[in-house]
Amino acid sequence: MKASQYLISTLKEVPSDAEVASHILLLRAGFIRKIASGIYNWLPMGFRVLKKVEAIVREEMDASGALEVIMPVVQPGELWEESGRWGKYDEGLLVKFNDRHQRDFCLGPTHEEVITELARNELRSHRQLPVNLYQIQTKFRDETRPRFGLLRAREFVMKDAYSFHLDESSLDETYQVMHDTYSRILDRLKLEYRAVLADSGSIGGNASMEFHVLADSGEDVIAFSSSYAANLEKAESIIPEAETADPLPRTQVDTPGMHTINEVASFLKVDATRTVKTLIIKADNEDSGLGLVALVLRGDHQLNEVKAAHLPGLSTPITFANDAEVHAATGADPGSVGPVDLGLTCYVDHSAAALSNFVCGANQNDVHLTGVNWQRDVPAYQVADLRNVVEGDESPDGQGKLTFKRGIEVGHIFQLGKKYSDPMKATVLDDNGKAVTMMMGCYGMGVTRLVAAILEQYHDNRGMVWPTIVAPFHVIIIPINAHKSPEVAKVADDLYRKLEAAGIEVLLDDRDGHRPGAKFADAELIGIPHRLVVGDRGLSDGVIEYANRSSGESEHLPVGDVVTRLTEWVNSDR
RNA sequence: CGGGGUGUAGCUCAGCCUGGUAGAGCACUGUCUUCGGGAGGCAGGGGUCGUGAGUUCAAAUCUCGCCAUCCCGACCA
Repeated sequence: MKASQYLISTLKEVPSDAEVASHILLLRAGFIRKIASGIYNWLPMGFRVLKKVEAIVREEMDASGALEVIMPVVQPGELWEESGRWGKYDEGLLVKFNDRHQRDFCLGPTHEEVITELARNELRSHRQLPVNLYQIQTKFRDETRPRFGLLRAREFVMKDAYSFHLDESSLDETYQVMHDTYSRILDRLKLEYRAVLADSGSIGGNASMEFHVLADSGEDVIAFSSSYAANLEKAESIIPEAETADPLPRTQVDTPGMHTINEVASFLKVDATRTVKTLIIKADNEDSGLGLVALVLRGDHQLNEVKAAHLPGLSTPITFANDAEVHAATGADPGSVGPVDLGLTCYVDHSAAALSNFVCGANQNDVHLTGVNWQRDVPAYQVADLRNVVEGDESPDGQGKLTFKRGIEVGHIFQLGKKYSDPMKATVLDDNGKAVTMMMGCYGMGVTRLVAAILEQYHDNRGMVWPTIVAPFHVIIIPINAHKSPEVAKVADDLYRKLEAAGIEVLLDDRDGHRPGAKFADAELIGIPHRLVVGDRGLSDGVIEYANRSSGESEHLPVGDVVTRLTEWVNSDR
């Protein structure tokens, strides 16, 4: 490709609405342009990369035995009524509209309903199973907060696969195949990543793992030890040994103006780990004790809302009671609430439940209790895992301690079971001629998100540094003063033709009106792995200057060796 | 959806506090010089100052509403 005939839309300045590296670089290098919040155009240079990422995903999915289909972006509301998600799926995310006949439709945020409809019509016999169908499609989710460019867009490209099975063991098998396939895709993209245990969220189901590309800009925190890795929202806390200190008498103390754990702890000169905090949460119905429940955590711990949402009787998403409701239920304002004589259903985190002689609010403003003990002072309560693990916690599998890293979720695999096949009556006949509801698995991978995730790991202060396998071009040729030197023009053009003939993707920067400095800067910004500079200087010695974008190293190559060497380098790397 | 910030030329921003003929750099067009790390001169084109009200003789500037957009929190590939 000749640059003079291509669209290179680089920006010298950083667009004001971008903060993370991938977003800034995608805009500056002219890969994408925003058309509305979370909605982007892809320019030619960016589209080349997107297509390459897509191709790798497709190759590995095909190799796994999955079959590619394409489903519509627009989906009938009826199907969502059938699965029960029309009114239940996060209202904000689902964009609904009517056609001219006033029938309900939505823009597909995901395709479980459509695929299940497809499967129940096409799959009739157990002999057709298992089958794994996938597509690479544009999704639309009206995210509450699109951000970071491609990392959280509203319109994005996703690879989603759905598998159908007669029984659980078959589902397990495909689930494992998808796990391996995802690992292969991320390996080929040269990404540093982790597969972690995950909560299955609103899509539902049993087993579930996320694939995270490690990056400081990641929105998720993952907790891991040598042999365990989980999303923070899923990571289990270990159950500590109960303390066995002799119970002290329960004592009421005045704590004027002390509301936060830190204030109370330093006022009473105790460690925050000796205190307990009590959060008042709305229940999912009004008849359980004023419609509220209490969650009790050790003072230094944080509530894990995902874990809490799994408790029976709580509103989801978790909603905190407001100050007036707290006061009405406990007789005190938040900050002075505690589990003693509370009169609400009380869930206590393991770590808080292990304490003895602890400090808590007295349900009376500006008063706390010390020497509080479970059983004696709080006879009725239930113990559960409610908190976020913290760095240094024992790993739940007993192997070492947990450390944290941030990750970008690029893939998520689920075992759905019969969550959709059951309400939508997707059955096949088994070998006894009996109708059996199919088991389903579902496997998502964010393709556009992957493009950004790669950039988060592959950039430097000059711009993008693409791994060869997804680079928009493999080689860029920059002729110096070609307008003056017929020799330079001829050699550059000759190399260009020969490299193309060798199957290398070459960009020849033959743009008039751009001086060498500008071309160098563009080449580095766009992140083309190999750069050849053709100038009189080198030609007089019979060499071409070569520079590697990733290592920054350069060397002189004899003109005659260039095609062989480049072909070798590029092919060994893709 | 809660909290905060920002809307002036294609991009980055100044002007607003203290109301009085809309600016700079980059980009773009023409032209000359230049050509190994984002060149320089000359001549140009381009903005109903997000939007709607209000105050005023007069509003980019002051007031209120709305919209858009970005950032921090709850959701997801």
